[in-house]
Amino acid sequence: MTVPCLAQPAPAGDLENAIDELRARGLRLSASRRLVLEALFTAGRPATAEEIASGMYGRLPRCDLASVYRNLDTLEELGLVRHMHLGHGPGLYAPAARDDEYVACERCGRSEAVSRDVLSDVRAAVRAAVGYEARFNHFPLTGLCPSCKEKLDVRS
Amino acid sequence: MTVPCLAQPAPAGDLENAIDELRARGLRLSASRRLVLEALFTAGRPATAEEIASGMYGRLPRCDLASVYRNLDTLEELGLVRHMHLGHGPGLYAPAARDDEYVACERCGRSEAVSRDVLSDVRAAVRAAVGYEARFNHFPLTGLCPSCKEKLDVRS
DNA sequence: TTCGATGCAAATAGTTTGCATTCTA
DNA sequence: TAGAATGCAAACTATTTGCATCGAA
Repeated sequence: MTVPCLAQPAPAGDLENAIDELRARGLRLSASRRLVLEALFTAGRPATAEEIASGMYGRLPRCDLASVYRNLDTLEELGLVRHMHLGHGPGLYAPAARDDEYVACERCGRSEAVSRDVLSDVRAAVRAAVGYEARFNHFPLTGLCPSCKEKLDVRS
Repeated sequence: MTVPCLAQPAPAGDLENAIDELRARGLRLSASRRLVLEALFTAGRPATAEEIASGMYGRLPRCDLASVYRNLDTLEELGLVRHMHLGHGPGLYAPAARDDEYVACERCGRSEAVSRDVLSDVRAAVRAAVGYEARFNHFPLTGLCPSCKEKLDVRS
């Protein structure tokens, strides 16, 4: 599982805003909860629960994996965080503010983030074909990336 | 996880063809391997490994779950079977001949099979937008189904 | 009679839950 | 100081693997 490339670290104020929001809802800011937020808001890319719990490759203190999952759940309920499943492997978590969508290659496993408007014609085609409102921010749009497509010389 | 609705039991000859193919490749037809094939070719819808191992709700004898997974792998390598992931939950297996694609609703969890040509405009739009060759037979096209979309009165 | 396939048990990955303890508000 | 949140251990779901035994060709 490769990681999407478009995302960047959240603006500095976003972490503070998230903390305010948390307090406004009557929730406490514990050490591990702050850690989860810091990890997500400074990562610049979606992260796994395991990465967060193990300290983001030395950048942050480590903390318990179960607490990380519990906090991710809580923060997602508050609308501060969201998660996605890009192929097999563990779920990935990111600040909710980034509403990028994802495209993933089934063959090489790579995935990339694209901003929502890039796929508006796709959404329109889906609406016309099956009446669904397509969303690619939780599960990606899957297929063969241009390079794998070429290698396989695929039927269109 | 609801199950797609378009698929029907495979034509009667298909099971025999699969068995012939298996023998032609030098593989043996053991009791549990036959069972896996029978389960898939008569189910009329994608089935989980667990459903197959536990005897398809009484319709067939039960057999070991590990053997089922091993056989599904083998049969998939032979190109006789394929599997898909429609949302969370266990993988689903079906005869490879059915190359339907899938559309799944993120909100209500329901998924449906659609034949490949229904989504050709969608594939074209994806090609134009991101250069990928979209495929929805392993991971589904996800979004909100018409009924959930209406309930949420969603931004398009 | 061989070696492919099995059944059982144990391991694995990802995630969730129970519970006594800690610490924020 | 109440009760929210923690850390640790155990449970859980989906899947894979090791290994001695069995059975199809």
